[in-house]
Amino acid sequence: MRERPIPEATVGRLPVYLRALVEMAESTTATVSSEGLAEAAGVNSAKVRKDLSYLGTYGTRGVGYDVAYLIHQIRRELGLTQHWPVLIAGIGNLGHALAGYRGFGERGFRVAALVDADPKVVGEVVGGVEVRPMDDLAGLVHEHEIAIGVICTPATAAQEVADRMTEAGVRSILNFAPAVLTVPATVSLRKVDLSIELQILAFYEQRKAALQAVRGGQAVADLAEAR
Amino acid sequence: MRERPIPEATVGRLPVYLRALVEMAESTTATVSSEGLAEAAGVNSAKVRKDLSYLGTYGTRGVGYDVAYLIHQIRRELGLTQHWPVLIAGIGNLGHALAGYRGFGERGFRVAALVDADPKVVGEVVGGVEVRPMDDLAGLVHEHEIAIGVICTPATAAQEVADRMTEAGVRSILNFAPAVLTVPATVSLRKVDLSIELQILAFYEQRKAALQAVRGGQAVADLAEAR
DNA sequence: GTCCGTTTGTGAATGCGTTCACGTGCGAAC
DNA sequence: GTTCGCACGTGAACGCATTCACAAACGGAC
Repeated sequence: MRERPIPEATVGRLPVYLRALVEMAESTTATVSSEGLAEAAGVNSAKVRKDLSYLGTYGTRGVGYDVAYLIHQIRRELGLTQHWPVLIAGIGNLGHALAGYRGFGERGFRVAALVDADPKVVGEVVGGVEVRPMDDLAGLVHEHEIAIGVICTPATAAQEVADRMTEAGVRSILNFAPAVLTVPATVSLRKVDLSIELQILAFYEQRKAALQAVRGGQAVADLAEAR
Repeated sequence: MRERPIPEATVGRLPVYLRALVEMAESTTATVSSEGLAEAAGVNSAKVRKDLSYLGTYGTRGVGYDVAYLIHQIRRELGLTQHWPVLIAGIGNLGHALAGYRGFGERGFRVAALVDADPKVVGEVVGGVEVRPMDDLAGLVHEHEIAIGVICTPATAAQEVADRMTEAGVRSILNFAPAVLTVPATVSLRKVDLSIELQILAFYEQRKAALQAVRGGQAVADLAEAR
């Protein structure tokens, strides 16, 4: 059962489990059942058990999982036992926010370098790190042995920044710019688009409104059903 | 074929198509094939065709899709023909960034109200909107007829803010706080966790490193295969 | 009006992820 | 040492999403 590849969907939930487990460890919870973890993570217990079974056989039947041990195993699997230096490109509103985000440091990530194309921003110190010009990108990547880059530039600049990053040896990119990026197959790319999330909400919101309208029109029929 | 429910996965891609189409419309592209749109959106053409087929039969065989008309149809389906007032709770680093994010306005969302629990932040004006105390939340929701709320508070405050929002009548919530929220079934909830994305990248990054190590160890075997 | 190249729309096949349901094994109690 | 109840681990069933592959249909050329 070891050495199965871990499904993408599971990888996406491991950080959620980890967060819940760390909270449990901070209170005085030594052991947790799949049911308990499921509730804390907002999923169902079968999913928890199947997800964790990909990591190995870490539970004890009749008891549950040892919280501290499971934290360790998930950290190890996610590669959070080492510290990852991160470079952020584009220090606008969002870049500022990310550079100062405490959640990164708590989870093994360190904002090691900041770059921006705008001379007015260069030189500013954010979260204890000085913003450097875009041309320093490759040098910074080598100097700090950076494997992960974050793009917070405007959409128009995003592809060029991604190219610079991959050329400099960055192997994983997190893209916040609203643009489709092309990178070599060896580079991992994930994207977060803030406005897309809102648009998805708007879709379901509108649908709910439409449903209400239909229901309103059918009020008489509904009443006839006496419910 | 009309009135099929639109799959969730498709809803998630419609904003991407929309963005690509708007860019095309700004240049002088009147018509686009599924192949062309697929490239611009970073997916394959079969997916584009199937996705668009859920909206209706808007393409022309042998020609493709009319860009302007398709933009209109996707906007209509996503509910972007109307303007959505949005409330943001928690005006820290990230809240600031979102309040000033231009991408929202461009896509039919208007930051109508800001609230924060910290008296030091209350009164500040961000993006032309004054930050109000948390107790004004319900009043602001009614005043501006707000259906969509965004949570950027620390994790500890997130559930209480979500409760206030739902009580006030907010029907969709976008949660940036690293916490699992519970809301009534009638309320839509989506979440974005910035550090989770990085953790997923770290997982694949570590796996790549491990693979490299294995490959290195198997160098002789690989050479024997003469590839 | 007919033919031809192109591109859509969509059933069918495939693959992935979730859920179910139950055998298995462990700890605790006595 | 034996019994009992609990919770894990997992094969099987199910459902959703993606991909394939092709018939249908449109525009343009002549």
